[in-house]
Amino acid sequence: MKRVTKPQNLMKIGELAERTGVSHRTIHYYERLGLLKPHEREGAGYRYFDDEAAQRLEKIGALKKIGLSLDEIATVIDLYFEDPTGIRGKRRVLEILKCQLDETDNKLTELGRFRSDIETNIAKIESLIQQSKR
Amino acid sequence: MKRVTKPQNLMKIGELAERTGVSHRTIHYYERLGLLKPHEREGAGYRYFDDEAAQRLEKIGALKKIGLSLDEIATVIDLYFEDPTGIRGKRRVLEILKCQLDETDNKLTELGRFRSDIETNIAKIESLIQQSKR
DNA sequence: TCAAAACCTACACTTGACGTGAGGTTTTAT
DNA sequence: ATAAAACCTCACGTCAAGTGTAGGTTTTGA
Repeated sequence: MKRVTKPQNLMKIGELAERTGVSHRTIHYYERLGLLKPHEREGAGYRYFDDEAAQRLEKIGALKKIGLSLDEIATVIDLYFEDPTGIRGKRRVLEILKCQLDETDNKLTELGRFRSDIETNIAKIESLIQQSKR
Repeated sequence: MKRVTKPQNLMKIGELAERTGVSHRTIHYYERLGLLKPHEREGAGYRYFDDEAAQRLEKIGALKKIGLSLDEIATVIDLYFEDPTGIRGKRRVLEILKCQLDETDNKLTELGRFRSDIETNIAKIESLIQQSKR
């Protein structure tokens, strides 16, 4: 029988680490930076995480890969998981987002340029290799 | 009268730094990593750079912005400035380039996703601000 | 001509993003 | 009931990418 309303699939740090491939060290670190907020348990002081924590870690990884610093991630990560109705300082957040949109567009342009440079270079080198073969 | 064949517009580190906005400390650092090769002068041991050095610094900046490490940049920067005929280890370089092409495509996808997430969030927050205004 | 500005080397410090290890408590499996 | 496994905090270590500082030489411009 599954509880539909709130799964509350709580896990300890070890399981979260294994499931996400993020080391428990790193999870501790992210918590200190405010990227992750486990529900702490009274008893032993162990951290308990829900599924959202795993999703957060995934998202953090994706954002890191595209070049955001952990600090920058901290400013937007909640948008993915919190009801935006509750966000305080909406104007400020809006500004940040607009900056990020611009930056992202720049990165996209630059990355596209880089991509075609790589293709050009691959073609060049491949033809050189061909030539040297005969 | 302009010399067409070889401008050889040599400058010292200070000018290069000023022209590119990269500090002289950083230029020294990049040189140690092999990203830049000034023609050293016999006399006082001062470094002298040509215009290519400035272009290299631009390119390095662009590549950094899209998430390459200085080490990675070192493996490709010469492709932009050297005649590829002279590149040694063509096969190896080719492999690296192909990996980078894949990675770049992944980044492009991820970055596109991020971009549309930002747009969605901007729209959400904007409508919230509108609502709270009336 | 001589002091300030620019350059040199070399080493230490900083910051971001983790990792390691010690020393101790709590769970869990036998 | 007890040892191994998992957890905790705390403090130091590491690597990348620089920045800062010291102590000395060379250029340059008033």
